[in-house]
Amino acid sequence: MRLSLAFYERPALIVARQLIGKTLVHHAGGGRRAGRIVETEAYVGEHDLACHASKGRTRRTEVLFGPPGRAYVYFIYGMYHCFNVVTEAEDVAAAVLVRALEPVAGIPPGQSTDGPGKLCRALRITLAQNREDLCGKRLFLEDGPPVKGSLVRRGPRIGVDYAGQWARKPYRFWVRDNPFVSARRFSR
DNA sequence: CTATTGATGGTC
DNA sequence: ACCATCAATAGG
Repeated sequence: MRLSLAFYERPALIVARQLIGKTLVHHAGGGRRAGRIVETEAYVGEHDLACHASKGRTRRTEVLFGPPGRAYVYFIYGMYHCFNVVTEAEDVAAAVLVRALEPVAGIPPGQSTDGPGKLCRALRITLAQNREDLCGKRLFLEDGPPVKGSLVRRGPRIGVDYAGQWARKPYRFWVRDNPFVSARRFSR
């Protein structure tokens, strides 16, 4: 069952935790590509120095300030894309980065999904999907069996050392011992 | 196993 | 100039 607007219209930390175990689905090029979410990170608002919205309202971050349930896709390091879900009410610029998937459908064997750049490549998510409505038919999330709390671990976000004390907050969630989680050395 | 570096382009 | 990444490489 597809997740509805009400799911996204909550604090990013709640959505990040609840997204663990859900399935991300993208219909592209005539194929259905899907993966089970096993790692996420919350970016909680303008005051969060690791959140892109802390730079203010720009063309790139505008979507974060918009309504929840939209995709925020950005291009990074000249060659990768990262996929986020916009959360919270309009004008609250929070989002959840999806960092790793367990392949479910339409992903060739051997293609990795253990990292935000890699999962976008595998699901064919690019800037063309930026701002896409996740309650639509092309790109959306589906419910799945709940993942027990004892199986979900929490720790600091990856790659945000520039954000001072915000870099150390435990805003990253992952499934314990799951082989598809990124940054294995930080994921036990 | 850890540490370092280069690829490559949108954004401000 | 900076960057919410990744793969390749060198070294212990």
